[in-house]
Amino acid sequence: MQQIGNLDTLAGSLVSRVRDAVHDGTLPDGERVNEVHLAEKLGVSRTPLREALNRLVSEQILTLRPRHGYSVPAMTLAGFEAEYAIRPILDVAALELAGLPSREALDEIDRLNHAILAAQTMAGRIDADDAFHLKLLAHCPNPVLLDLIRHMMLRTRRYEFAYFRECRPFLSMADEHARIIVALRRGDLAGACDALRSNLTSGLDPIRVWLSARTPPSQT
Amino acid sequence: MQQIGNLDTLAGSLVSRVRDAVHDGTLPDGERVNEVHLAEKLGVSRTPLREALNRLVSEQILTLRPRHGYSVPAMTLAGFEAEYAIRPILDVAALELAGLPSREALDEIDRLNHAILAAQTMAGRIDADDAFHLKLLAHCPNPVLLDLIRHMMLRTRRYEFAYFRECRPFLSMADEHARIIVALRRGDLAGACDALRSNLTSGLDPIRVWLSARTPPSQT
DNA sequence: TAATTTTATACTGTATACAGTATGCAACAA
DNA sequence: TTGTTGCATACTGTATACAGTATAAAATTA
Repeated sequence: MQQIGNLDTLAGSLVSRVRDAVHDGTLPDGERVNEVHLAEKLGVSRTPLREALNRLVSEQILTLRPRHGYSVPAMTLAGFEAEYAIRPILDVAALELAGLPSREALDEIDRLNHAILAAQTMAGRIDADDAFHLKLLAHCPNPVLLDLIRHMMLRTRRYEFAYFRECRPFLSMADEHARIIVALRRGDLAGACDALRSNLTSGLDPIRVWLSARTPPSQT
Repeated sequence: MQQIGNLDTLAGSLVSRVRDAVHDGTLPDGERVNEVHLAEKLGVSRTPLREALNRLVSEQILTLRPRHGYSVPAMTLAGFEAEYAIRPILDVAALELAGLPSREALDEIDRLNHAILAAQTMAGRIDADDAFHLKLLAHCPNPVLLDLIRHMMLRTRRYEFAYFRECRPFLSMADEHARIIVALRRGDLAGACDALRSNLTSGLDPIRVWLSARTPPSQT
C-alpha cells in the first residue's frame, strides 16, 4: 500500500517481482503459489519470499488460507466491479481537494496524456495512464488518499494486463482524458470531476465485456 | 485490511496481539520495535512475529526502515487529519450505495447506538462505535469498499485510544448518530449522508485539540 | 575540550532444519 | 462399481543458526 518499491532488501525486491508475476500472468489467477518451487525459481530461500508473499496478501494481490498456502485470487466480473468502483470515489474526492492545477501543471498533464499514445508496450501504456492520473491529483494535500489510490492502481492492474494481452488496447482513453483537461482549462472543476468519474467507470466497459465472456479459472 | 483476525495460525494471532499493543500504547508511538525482546515477551520465535509485523506494515500500523527495523509511527495532527479525512469519503459513498435501511435494520442500528453509552471500557465504546457504523453500511453491495472502511477503522483507532486514555470520553457521539437515524427514518438519504459526514469530521474536534496541545514523541 | 576514529555490541536479514497438517492415491469393503 | 479408510508424500508453519550492518561507547588525536 505504501513503501511500494523497497528494492533495498531482498524481501522488498521480491514484492515487486512477485507482484509483476501476478500482473503479467506468470502466476496465473485462480492458482496456488508453491513456496518451494517459486523460491527455487527465483533463486532465494523461503524466508524472504514468504515475507514478500505476506505483504502481497495485505495488498490484496494474494490470498492466504491457513495451512493451505497462498493463491492468486481468480479474476471475476464481480471482483472487477467492486475494485474499480473505488477509484471514482477516491479520485474525484482527491481532485476536489487538489483544486484547479496551475497552467504549467496542466501542460505537464497534457504531455503525459500524449505519452500514453506514444507508449509501445502495454505495460508502458498502463504506467503512462497511472502517471497521468497521479499528476492530475498531484496537488491533493492528503497523502493517505493518494496512497490509497496508488494501492488500488496496483490491485486492479492485473485486469488491464489480462485484457490487453488478449484484446486490442482502447485508445479512447486519451480522448476521455482530453475532456478532463478541457474542463480544467476553462476553470470548471466540477465538470472535470464529472469527466474523471466517467473515465474511471464507463471507460472500462470493454474489459467488462471481455470478463463476462471469459470462462473463469477453477478456484483451487 | 482483510483477514482481519486469523487466529488460526500463530502469526495470525500475533497480528491482533501486536495491533492491540499499538492501540493501547503498550508499544508507544514514535518508538522502535525490538523483534527479539518482543518475541521473548510474547513467548514466540522471531519468524512468526516478523510475519505479523510485516502484515502490520502493509496495514500502515507500523513502518519499516531497511536494516533499522519496525517502528510505531508518531501520532501527529497532520497524520490524524489525513487519516480521518478518508472515512467521510468512504462512508458517505457506502451509505449512498447501501440506500435506506429496512425498518428492522434501523431498529438494530438504533440499538447499537444505545449500546455505545452502555459500554463500560473505552475499548468497548470504540468497538460499539465501529459496530454502529458498519451496521449502518451493512447493505452496501461493494465488499471492497467495506474492507477499506474496516481498514481505516483499525488504522485510526490508536488516536481514539490515546485520547480517551487521558481525557473524558465525549458522548455527543450518540447524539450525532441519532441525527443520522432520524434522517433515515424519514427516508432522507441525503440528509443522513450529511449527518454522517459531520459525525465523521467535526465530531472529532476534541481529539484535534488534544493532539495539537500534546508534545509529539521524538521520532527515532 | 572537541572532534574523529576505532571497536564492541546489538539487532536485522537470510538460510536452513524440523514438525505438523493437508492432499491425493491406493487398498479395501459394501 | 462406488464409497471409505489408511498411508505416503508434499507443503506449510515455526524455530533456530549465522552473517552482515547499524549503533553507541571508548579511545585517540588535534
